[in-house]
Amino acid sequence: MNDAHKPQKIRNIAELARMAGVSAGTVSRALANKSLVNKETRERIQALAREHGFRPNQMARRLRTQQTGVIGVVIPLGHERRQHISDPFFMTLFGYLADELTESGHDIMLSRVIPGDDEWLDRIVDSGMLDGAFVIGQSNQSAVIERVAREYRPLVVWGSHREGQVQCTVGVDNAAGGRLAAEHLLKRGARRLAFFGDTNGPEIADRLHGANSAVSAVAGASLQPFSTHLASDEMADQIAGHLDQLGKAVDGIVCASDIIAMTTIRLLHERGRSVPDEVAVTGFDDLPIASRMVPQLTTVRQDIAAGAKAMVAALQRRIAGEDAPSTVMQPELIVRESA
Amino acid sequence: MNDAHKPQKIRNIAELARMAGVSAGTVSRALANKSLVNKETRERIQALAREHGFRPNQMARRLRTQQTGVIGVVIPLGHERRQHISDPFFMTLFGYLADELTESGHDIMLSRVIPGDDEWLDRIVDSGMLDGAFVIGQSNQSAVIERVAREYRPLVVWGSHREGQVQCTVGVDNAAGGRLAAEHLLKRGARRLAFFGDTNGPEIADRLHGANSAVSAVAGASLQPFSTHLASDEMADQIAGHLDQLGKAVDGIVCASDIIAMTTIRLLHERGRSVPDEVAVTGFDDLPIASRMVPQLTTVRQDIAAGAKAMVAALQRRIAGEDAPSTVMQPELIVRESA
DNA sequence: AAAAGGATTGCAAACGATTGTATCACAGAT
DNA sequence: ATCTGTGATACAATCGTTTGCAATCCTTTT
Repeated sequence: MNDAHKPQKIRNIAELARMAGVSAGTVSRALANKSLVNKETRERIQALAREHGFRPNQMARRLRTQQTGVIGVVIPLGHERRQHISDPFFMTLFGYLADELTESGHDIMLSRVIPGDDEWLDRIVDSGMLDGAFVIGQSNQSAVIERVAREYRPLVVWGSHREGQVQCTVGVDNAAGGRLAAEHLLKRGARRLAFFGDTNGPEIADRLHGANSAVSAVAGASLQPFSTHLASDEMADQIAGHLDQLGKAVDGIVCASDIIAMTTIRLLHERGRSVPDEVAVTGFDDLPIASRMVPQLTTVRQDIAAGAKAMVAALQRRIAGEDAPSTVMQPELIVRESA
Repeated sequence: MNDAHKPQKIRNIAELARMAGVSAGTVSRALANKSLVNKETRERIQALAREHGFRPNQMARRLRTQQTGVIGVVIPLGHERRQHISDPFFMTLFGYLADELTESGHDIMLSRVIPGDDEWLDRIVDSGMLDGAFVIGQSNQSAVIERVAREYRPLVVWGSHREGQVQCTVGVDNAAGGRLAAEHLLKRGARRLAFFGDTNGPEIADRLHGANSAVSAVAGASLQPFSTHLASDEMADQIAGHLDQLGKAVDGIVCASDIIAMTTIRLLHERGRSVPDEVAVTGFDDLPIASRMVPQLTTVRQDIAAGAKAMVAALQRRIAGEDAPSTVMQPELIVRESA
């Protein structure tokens, strides 16, 4: 590293200004490519900046302009403590959100969430770091979200829409989705159904509710719910427990997510029970993996990409001060091999 | 909303100070819970702040203190344009990183990456918004990363370590991993091997290289590489093309990722070829799904959780100004059902 | 009673940009 | 020769904190 040309580091606009023999304001305008400053000086300054690898400090810029270009993404942990954030569904939705936001020139911040605290969302929203925020999944925190949404406009939530709620949600009609899955199993002839999922949050509760409504319309059909966590470590053990408890007393399983369905199918396989012949299994989400596994998963599709698009569109309108209503998307049953 | 008690919004520390009858400095110290200010006033101010839902502006605080508490995470898109960011491996690693960083009180920013531009990393690193940054995957951008790493210390990269490189990488020994996979297939009796993966980046190139070295040690064995993109849409078609081209002329496939392996297995299944009896298939990564699919995937394990831990540890040392060397983890062959 | 010392608090200077307004030079018009 | 208009730049206020230093008050010691 004996580079004689090595340009010294420039720390701020003022230094660059001194170097260029102009004032700081001029440099600022030059770097912003404002036509106010003479084309020649403008280019001279830009060249100088490039040469020294100088880029204006974003923190200062954002403080001054009062806008950050950053969108927060929050995943409430709620009851589930660990591992939640690596959940494939969240990560997939997050990925699409990231793609969309990146497209529109925003940065994304995944914020620290301290569980067991009622102010987690306030803290994020009032941090002064964000132009707006997404909440992915309501978990059991609907009340907190609702309270914050009353005051803070640029907030969009992935989850269930309930009558009269203030928060702007984007999500699928979970009850309809649950109904679709159960109806399909019933149509195949299944009568002794089980539901695997954690019904503490409104979304999965709605799915169970929908499934129940389908089952109760058919004489002689029953549906037994089993609480099943999302966290991957415990999930397999829990499901194994459920299956052993059920034995042969089940011929159809409505799973609250593709991940649960995937694990369930594998465990059934290990127990020598064939899918879908002896037990039919449905998933929920239609993650990319659903179509890649063997047997391919019959599942209720949420169009995650479209959901992400809708969330970003709604947020942008809300940032601009307009109003944006909730979006309820219709789920679609994708029939493949597992049911 | 006819709340007479409705506390008016406080915009900044000065307003709160006026309200409390003290100076701004005192409020600042009180909110930071500094013992310098009298316990009573401190609590009075804190109560006042809580009541009005006031929280100091982070942008200003960060500008003043010159530290952000934010770590950037960058995924270079390199050649692949779309969808890359939702890739399950990146998302899984990202999830673990997020867990780790959250644990240590940092926020995470996923930054905008404009492909086809040599300054993407400079822009992120010089933005003045970050205390440090991760790059996930080198793609074909090793040169850019290397250049930046020379100047910018708090940078840690997930990827391959090469002799004499400046950048601090954390990653698995990819050549060893490729060798493990190929050796296992050979030991099972396979002789006509194929490799599915995109070798433009150093990581997958190393995997192919390792596999090659194993194959060339066995007389009568051959390995044919096929370029296979990671982007999920095209991948299936590409692989289908490869399989049709190969026909029966293959009895073992080394896949560069679990996702590729998963898709390959499904497509083999569709073509009526049994796995592992007719064709044995290995994956790479050992994502959570690898153990949940049918057949369970034989794969080369990268300990992603440990990798994330190592990355965070290295970054923290570098932020503190110390030096931190690269970490090369040993891959482990996980033998399950697919090979 | 004066001085010393500790505990609190206020003052004001940063941090590094953006931007409205003032200034200046120079051209052309009167 | 003076005035006006325009293009280019300088000046200075501002965003909302944090923090070193000075100032104040109250006790306690000599």
